[in-house]
Amino acid sequence: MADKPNKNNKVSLAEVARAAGVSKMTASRVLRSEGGYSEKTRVRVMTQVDQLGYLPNRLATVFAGDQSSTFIGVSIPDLGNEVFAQVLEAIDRKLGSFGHQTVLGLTQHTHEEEENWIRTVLSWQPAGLILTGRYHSVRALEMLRNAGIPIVEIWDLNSSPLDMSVGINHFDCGFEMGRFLIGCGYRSLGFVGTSHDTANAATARLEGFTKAVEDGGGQVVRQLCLHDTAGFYPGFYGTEQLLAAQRDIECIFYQNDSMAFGGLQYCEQRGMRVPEDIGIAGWGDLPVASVLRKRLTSMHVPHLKLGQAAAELMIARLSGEPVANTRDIGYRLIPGSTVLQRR
Amino acid sequence: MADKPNKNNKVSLAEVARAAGVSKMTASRVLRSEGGYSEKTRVRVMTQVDQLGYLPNRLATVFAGDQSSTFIGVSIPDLGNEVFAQVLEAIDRKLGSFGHQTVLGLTQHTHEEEENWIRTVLSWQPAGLILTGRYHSVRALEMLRNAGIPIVEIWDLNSSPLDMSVGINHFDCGFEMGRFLIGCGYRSLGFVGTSHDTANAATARLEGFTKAVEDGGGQVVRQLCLHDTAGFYPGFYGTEQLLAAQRDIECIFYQNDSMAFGGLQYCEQRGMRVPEDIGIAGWGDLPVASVLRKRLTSMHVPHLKLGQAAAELMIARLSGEPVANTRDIGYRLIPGSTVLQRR
DNA sequence: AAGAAAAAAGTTACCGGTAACGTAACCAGA
DNA sequence: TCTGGTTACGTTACCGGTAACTTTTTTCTT
Repeated sequence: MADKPNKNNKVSLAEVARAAGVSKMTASRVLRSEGGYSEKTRVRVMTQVDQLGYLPNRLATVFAGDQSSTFIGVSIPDLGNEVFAQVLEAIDRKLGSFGHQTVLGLTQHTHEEEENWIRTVLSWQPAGLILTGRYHSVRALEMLRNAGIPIVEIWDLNSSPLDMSVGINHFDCGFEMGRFLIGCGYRSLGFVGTSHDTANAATARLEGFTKAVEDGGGQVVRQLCLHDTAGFYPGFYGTEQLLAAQRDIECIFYQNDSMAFGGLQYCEQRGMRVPEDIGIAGWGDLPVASVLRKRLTSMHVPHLKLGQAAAELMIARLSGEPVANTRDIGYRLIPGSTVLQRR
Repeated sequence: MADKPNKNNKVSLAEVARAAGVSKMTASRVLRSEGGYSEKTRVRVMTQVDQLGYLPNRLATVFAGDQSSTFIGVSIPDLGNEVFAQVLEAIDRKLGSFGHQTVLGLTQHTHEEEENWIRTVLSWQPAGLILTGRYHSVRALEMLRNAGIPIVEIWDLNSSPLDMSVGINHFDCGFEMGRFLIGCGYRSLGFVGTSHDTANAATARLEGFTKAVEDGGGQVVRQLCLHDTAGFYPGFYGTEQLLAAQRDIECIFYQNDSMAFGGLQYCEQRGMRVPEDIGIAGWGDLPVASVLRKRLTSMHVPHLKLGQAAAELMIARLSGEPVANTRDIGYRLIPGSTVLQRR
């Protein structure tokens, strides 16, 4: 009934100080190990801290001083796509080990969601932001520029970033895959993905891929962009749709390995042999590929390294170290055995 | 050079007010649409808000009033396990739609990490917490009880929760699978998982499973708990290890479908027919199962519903609605065709 | 046109910490 | 004994909003 120290019924520094018979300031100094107090005082204060179960209110600290918070806002399109889940995990682990907290934002691949999330998260005075993608709405850009905090754009390498950028060039990456498949002798190719946005890494990959194929005298005869997440089942039914519309496709390039595996399953269940009857190429070198009998033709991208690098860049910038503002984490083609070397 | 309004170079409400020629309080009222101002004033204030790019400082708002923040701390073991990624996604979507922000904590399945994270996140005065699992360290429990905020424990249904609980009874769930496999005629069973913690839902599943098997006159002849994430490849090499140690296993129960798929691949690549030579049962009804030729024997658990329910319970509690403190989201056996009905 | 009620403001104090500065107590050295 | 320096504290003001209260202005009534 009584015993409610303050409105939130939370113990404040003032109460600890009173109980210990010192001033707020002395208690504050003890808690921050700032020095300027006797051992006897330190013990008295810490005893009360334990006894009362005092937990500092970081809101007040940040609010009071001009120090920034330890929040880092991290926006991710969705977690149904295994790639982004991995990246988020790597980011949070690294940030956490440096005493930072991740404030998550799932943007569902829309700039509108991203803008709303940015507005909200900025009002919490984060120390920095990590955003997926290089394209943002006009109002988002304005807020980001005014925020005056470090910003790392990940995934899609941006040579002239808002602040910092970590990722790869998706156009080049798609181009390399296209050239490889042309080199294998394929001329009539298909694509199955889920991006319905022109300003997007997956789209850049498709564009690079298409360029390479056309440069090599081939053609991307059909491309399918589903309104779904880039997972196993969309790969499966996407392949069905693609082949129903266009029977003469020799090889399909997928947005990622999960979709490619779905496609592989579809083909094999319909009695098509891979790679003899149709070639399959994925992207991302995802975990599912590690247990397949055939090595899936894919593109290895170091996702964990990407997340770590983004977090490291953020932390370095926050601690005032000079940092490069872009970092290309690279990729590597995995020739695999789900395509045929026809020549 | 000049033009830096305050230390953070952020526009404050006071500056907006000054620019609009009104008091801070009037500007505050306009921004909260509280009423008590004229249309002319409203326009003047909002014009300055737009012009100066004012973003409110929510830290100050929360700090000032006794209203709580809109942060919800969400702890998740890891994102390598697809199940948890799905749950997190569902939670964040739902919370976001009600204007709340997710502060993420990846505990790596350890109580120590969880405790540290709880301490930190509580210092940010969250409105509530959503924690995975029903077991917490002693000091964590103390902090949680003192926090005075809503807490939802998810995943492992806790009949006497700290506050609220959403999930399923994993022991019963494991038991049902055990009984089913006994009913199929299997007597010599194996288990492959990754949990190295006795206080854990996966362990409870294994215990329920073992109980049912033994009740039915069978035996779990070998169980393997890897120090790894519950993904595809651990399922693959875990199966290899299990079968190397114990050749006479008739059927393997896996911690989840990802691992089961890895095991399925191993068996088929070694020339074993599933289910003729060996039975395979997974858990969770994960996406990978949707593209396989054979329906994987598994247990469907509505993960998205779990996350949504947790978020809904939290929001209902925060808005003062009376809510049930436990919610069983249920599960459903999928007989599948990767086990043999021997009788 | 005077007075009362309603509307539209402004003032003050406060949330929980911390920076900056002030002061008392103690000790050393000349 | 006095000065000067150090150590160990205490005081005050402030961060950016908002609740609660007060004052001014407008509107309406008779």
